[in-house]
Amino acid sequence: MKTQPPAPGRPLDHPSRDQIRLEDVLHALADPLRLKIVHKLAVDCGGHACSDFDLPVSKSTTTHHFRVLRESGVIAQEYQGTSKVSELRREDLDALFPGLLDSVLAACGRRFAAADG
Amino acid sequence: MKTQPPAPGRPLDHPSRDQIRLEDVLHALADPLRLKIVHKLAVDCGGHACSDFDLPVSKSTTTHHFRVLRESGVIAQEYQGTSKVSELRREDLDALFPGLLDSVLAACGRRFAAADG
DNA sequence: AGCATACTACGATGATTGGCGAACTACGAA
DNA sequence: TTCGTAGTTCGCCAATCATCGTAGTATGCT
Repeated sequence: MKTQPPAPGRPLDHPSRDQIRLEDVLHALADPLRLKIVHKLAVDCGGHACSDFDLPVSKSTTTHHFRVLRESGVIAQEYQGTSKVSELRREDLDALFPGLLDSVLAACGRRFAAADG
Repeated sequence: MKTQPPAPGRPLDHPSRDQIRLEDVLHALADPLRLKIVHKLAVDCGGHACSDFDLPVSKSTTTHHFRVLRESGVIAQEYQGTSKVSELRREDLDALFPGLLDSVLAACGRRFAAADG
């Protein structure tokens, strides 16, 4: 029994632009691991599967962090085959909080400078 | 016997500029109450005693939030008589994370627009 | 169909957080 | 010295968080 939904794979709920709250975004960014994910999504732009990231935690923890990022509105995710591709919601974030993402990325760019790819 | 130190009252430890970490700052800002405090310190600049803020929590909780802000490097505090005066560490934050504070303040400025003084 | 890959869901757990009240300290005024 | 104001410290509690492992689902390949 198939329901053939519009997007490939199961649907994922994202907050709409006006549902994104500053505190949630700040909270999502206030974690080294998530900061690392966001940084990679920013510098190495385009979509990335969760498994593209070399995170020092288990798969279930990885899922958790990606969900926090998605539910706060920082990233958008979409299923593509067996993987789930994530990308930064740059436009939305820049529209809502101009300069925020840039300043955070600049700051963590200095920290992650040569640490990862 | 006075030693007339630069700062009156008991000493309070603050992180030095290079000890301030992005995650800590983001975490400190990721709370509505603390955001409100920071916003007031920004728009109504100069120092403010903790009791200057009309916070819907108890004194001990207030102490807690101010400590989080101070220990993360977002504010500086100094005793003046019986009260403790807080102010934003604008210079340090702007130097470390250019644009971060401005973007956060701009965003919460919209939210607190007419809500408080 | 069978199997591998990629991610999810579900507890469980230990740490942190945000909140409180009560008792305490520091300072300034009476 | 006594009192009031301002803030601190200390449990304590409920909620959230980051983490895990195990079991499960969806997809794609053979």
